[in-house]
Amino acid sequence: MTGLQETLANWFGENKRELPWRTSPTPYHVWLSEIILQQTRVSQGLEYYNRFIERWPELQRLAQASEKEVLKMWQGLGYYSRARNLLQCAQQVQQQYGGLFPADYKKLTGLKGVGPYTAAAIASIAFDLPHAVVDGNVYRVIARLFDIDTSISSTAGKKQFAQLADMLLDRDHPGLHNQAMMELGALQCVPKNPDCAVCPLKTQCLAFAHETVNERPVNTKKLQIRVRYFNYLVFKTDNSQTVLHKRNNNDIWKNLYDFPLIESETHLSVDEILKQDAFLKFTRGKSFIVEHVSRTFTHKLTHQTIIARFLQIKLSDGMPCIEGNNLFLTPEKDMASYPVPRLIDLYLNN
DNA sequence: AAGCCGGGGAT
DNA sequence: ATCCCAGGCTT
Repeated sequence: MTGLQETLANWFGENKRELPWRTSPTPYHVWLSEIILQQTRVSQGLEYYNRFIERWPELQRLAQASEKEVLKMWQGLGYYSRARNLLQCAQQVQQQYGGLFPADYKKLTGLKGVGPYTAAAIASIAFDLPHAVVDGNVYRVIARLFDIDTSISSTAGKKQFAQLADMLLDRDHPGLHNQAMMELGALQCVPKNPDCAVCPLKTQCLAFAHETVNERPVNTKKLQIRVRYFNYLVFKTDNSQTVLHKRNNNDIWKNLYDFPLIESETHLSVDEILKQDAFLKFTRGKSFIVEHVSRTFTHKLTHQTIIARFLQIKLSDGMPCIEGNNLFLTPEKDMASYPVPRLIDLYLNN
C-alpha cells in the first residue's frame, strides 16, 4: 500500500458520509445509487434512492415495473434517459443473467445506461474487482494532484486521467479506494476555493505547490444555449377533462407528459397564438374563452432556456379536436399519476 | 469526435 | 442573475 493510498484510506475512514447504499453494498444497491448519482449530487439523489428501494426492494420487482411509474418516481431528477435505461437494464439483468449482476467489467458495460464509470463502480464496490473509477470528482482530484492542464473533455485527457487513476488504484481494496477518491473530491477537493490547509494530500499535491488549484481541472468544452418559446394550451372541458401530450421525439423530456404545445422562435402575444393553425385545429370553429394566461416561466436547462406561458382555454361546448400525435383527453384528477417535467409541475402547483 | 440530455446549488 | 457541475447515448 502506497503512502497516498494509506493517507486516503485513513481520511475516508474518518470523514465518509453514512449513506444508505453503503450499509449493504449489494450489486443492486450500488448500481441503483450510481445511476441516480450520475450528474446528481448526493443531497439531491438521496431521497430518490430511498423511495426507489422502498418501492422496489429487489431488482426482480423493478424489472416488472412500468416505464410510466419509473419515470414518475424519477420526476424532478432530470436526464430522464437514465430512468428509461434503468428499467431496461433491470429487465436485461433479469433476462440475461437470471436477476444477478455479472461480476465482470466488460459484461457490465454491455448493460443499458452502464458506461465505463458505472461499470468500474459496480465492479469495484460490489465485487472488489480492480477497476479504477473516473468521475468528475476523480478528474478534479487527479488534475490537482499532478497539476495537469490537459482538458478533461479531450480524448487525450480522458485517456491520461484513466491511466493515472488506474496507477493510483489500491488493487487490494479497490472499492474502498475508489469511494475514498470520490469522497475526497466531493467533500475536500471541491471545485471552488477548497480549504487546502486541511487536505490530507496537501504535501503531495502539485497544484497546491504551484498555486494552480483553482485552475484545475481544465475543461475546454463549451456549449451554446438555445432559447425556445413554449406556448402551452391547457384545455378545460365541461366535464373537467384536459388534453395531455406524451413527448416522444428526440427532444428534451422524452416520454414525459405535458400539454399541447405551440413552440415558436420568438415571443408570441396571446392574439398571435390564437391565430396559429396549430391552435385552430383544436377548436375547429367552436367557441372558446381564454380563461387565464399564466405568468411567464423561465426554465433554464444546461443547454437551453425555455420561456413558457400557459393559456387556459375553456371550451363552451364539446371537446377540443385531437387527432393522433400522442394527444389524449384525461380527467384533471388523474394528472398526478403522470410523470411531468419540473416546468409542468411548477405550473400545476402554482 | 461532437452534440444532446435536467435540475439545483454556490456565489 | 450568473456560473458551475457531468456520464452515457446518439449521430
